[in-house]
Amino acid sequence: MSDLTLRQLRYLSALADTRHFRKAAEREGISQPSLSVQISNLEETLALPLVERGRGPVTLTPAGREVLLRAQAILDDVQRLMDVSTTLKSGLSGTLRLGVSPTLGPYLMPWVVAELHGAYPDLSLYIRESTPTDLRHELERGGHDIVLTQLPMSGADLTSRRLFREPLSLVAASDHPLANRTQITDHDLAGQAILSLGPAYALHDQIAALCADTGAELQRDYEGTSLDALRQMVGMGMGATFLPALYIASEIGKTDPSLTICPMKRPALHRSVGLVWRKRSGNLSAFDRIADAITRVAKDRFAGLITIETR
Amino acid sequence: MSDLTLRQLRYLSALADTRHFRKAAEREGISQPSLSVQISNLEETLALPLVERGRGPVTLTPAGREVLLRAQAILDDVQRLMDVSTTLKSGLSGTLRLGVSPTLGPYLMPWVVAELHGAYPDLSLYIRESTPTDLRHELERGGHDIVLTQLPMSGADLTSRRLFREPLSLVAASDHPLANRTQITDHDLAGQAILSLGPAYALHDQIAALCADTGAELQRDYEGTSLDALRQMVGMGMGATFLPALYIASEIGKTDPSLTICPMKRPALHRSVGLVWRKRSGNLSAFDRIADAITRVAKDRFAGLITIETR
DNA sequence: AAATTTCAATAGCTTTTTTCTATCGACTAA
DNA sequence: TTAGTCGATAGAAAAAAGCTATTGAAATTT
Repeated sequence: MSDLTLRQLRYLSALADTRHFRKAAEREGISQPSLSVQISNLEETLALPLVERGRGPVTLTPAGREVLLRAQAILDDVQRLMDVSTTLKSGLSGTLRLGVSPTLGPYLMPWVVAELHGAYPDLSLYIRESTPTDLRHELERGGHDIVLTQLPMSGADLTSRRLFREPLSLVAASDHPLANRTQITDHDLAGQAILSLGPAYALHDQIAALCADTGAELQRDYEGTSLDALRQMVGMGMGATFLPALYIASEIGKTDPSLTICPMKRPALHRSVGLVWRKRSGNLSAFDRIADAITRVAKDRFAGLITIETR
Repeated sequence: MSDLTLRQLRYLSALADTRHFRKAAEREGISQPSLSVQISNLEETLALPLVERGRGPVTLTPAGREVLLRAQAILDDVQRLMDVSTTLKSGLSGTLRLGVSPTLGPYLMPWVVAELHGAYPDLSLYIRESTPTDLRHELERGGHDIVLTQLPMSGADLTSRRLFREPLSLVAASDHPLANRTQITDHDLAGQAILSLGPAYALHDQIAALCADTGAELQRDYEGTSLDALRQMVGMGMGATFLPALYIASEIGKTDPSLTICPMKRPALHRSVGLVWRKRSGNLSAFDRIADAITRVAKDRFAGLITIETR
């Protein structure tokens, strides 16, 4: 005894509509015997008589009606599945699992979510924050579709697109020795205590490199777990740090009296922010459009703060 | 490009569960290439990439997840359809379309519905009243599954089962000449005006036959459209009539002063009540159980009034 | 009553679909 | 480099679905 097939359900539905084997077969574009066979296969599979044969219009048994009802619901769902695939082709519907670094998410995502929601109402976002290291693991494992983070993000089979460059500014407590200088040189940094996020963050590597470069002392014993924690530590005089422009704009602003943003002489320090996804994941155009949306937001909201990458 | 099949959806589901082509194939009891082919057929049908191939566990694309979600819903529905077929085999679930004569329905069905509902909670009833003539047409057309009416109901391909015999009593207005007789003979009926339902009712034929037999005059110009109408006409002195016991018990009782139930000398007049269905309709055991339920009700509620048919 | 028509089932054969085995090519791990 | 894993591909075999032709049963017409 064979399995139940959609074909059988389709034929049953046609038969119920036409109440006539030959007409149903015609409507389905097959011969009458083929339809007869499929209907009796279905009856055999369910071990139930579904139609009363005989002269006059075919009649469904009570069981047949019940089966028909469910069959039509199933066929409708299948039709909807096929319909929705058209929408899915655009790649901007369904659920997109987006991972984002905590150094970006809170300051950028609110705008991005609004933008994407407006532009692609069928797209629902599932957003999770993790450290860049975890983001990379999750991305490779398939737990995220796409990741927004500081670049570079290394990894086999990963592709990235740079979106913008964001200045990093030296921030110190207002009573910090560096806070009063009109311009800070590399030499000024030598020996200074510099705070940083943990090594799971790309920002850490960048700051560490700079410290090695200038002779500043990276405080390995107090690694922040968030930019906010870092700001608190700086405020308490534990050292200076480098904070990204979006964070400063969002959480410190120009008027925080306890913290000072120190002007640097060296060519401005930047970090690159971009989207990363698996090479194989396919929906390139979709991801490009996500990237465009984020770029749009960045341009509209933070035009003066950051440098948009051109493609 | 082929159609979408349940098989493809099943395989997709297995693949999503195992995240591995070979294991999914094993779980489905087929070879790995067969599964590969079916998955790519599905992708081709939907014109969508659904899975990311590559080393490490297979990952669904966002579109793939959306498709999977719907696929699983569909597969669940199919499974439920197969499950329900087990219940449907008993014949006492789903919807049973029951036609009933207006001379029986209001006085019997309330109890029957309660009984059936209690005994077969999965069975829902769709009950419609029509004249026996219409009932027969609808039954033959397939509009009803089963009909409860006065017998006989003729018709090719119809089978019936007698349930009980119900006495018919002569009813007249209390000021009617016949009302005071201690016992009515056939001779007393000669020339009396007798009212009846329309010829669409089996009761009509029976009363008409009795009139021809005894010389009573059937009033063809005032045919009632319901037993209640008939009772009103009798109450207004337009003539006498024969009413079935269940109706009398339900609507007249022993204490209605304006109407008199006249004792007849001739062997008690009865009508037969039973169930009728199409020979081909199959679910014999189901209909037998319906019949049993009605008999049970009749026995419990109207034991003294009627005569239960033994099988 | 016999002949004709209608309708679905059946039989036998053909086409299409599904599956299998075997193998390939890409990649990983030793 | 070698062996092993994984999914895709090729070609043949098996299964399913379809077709034509015919049968059998019932209904209608002659």
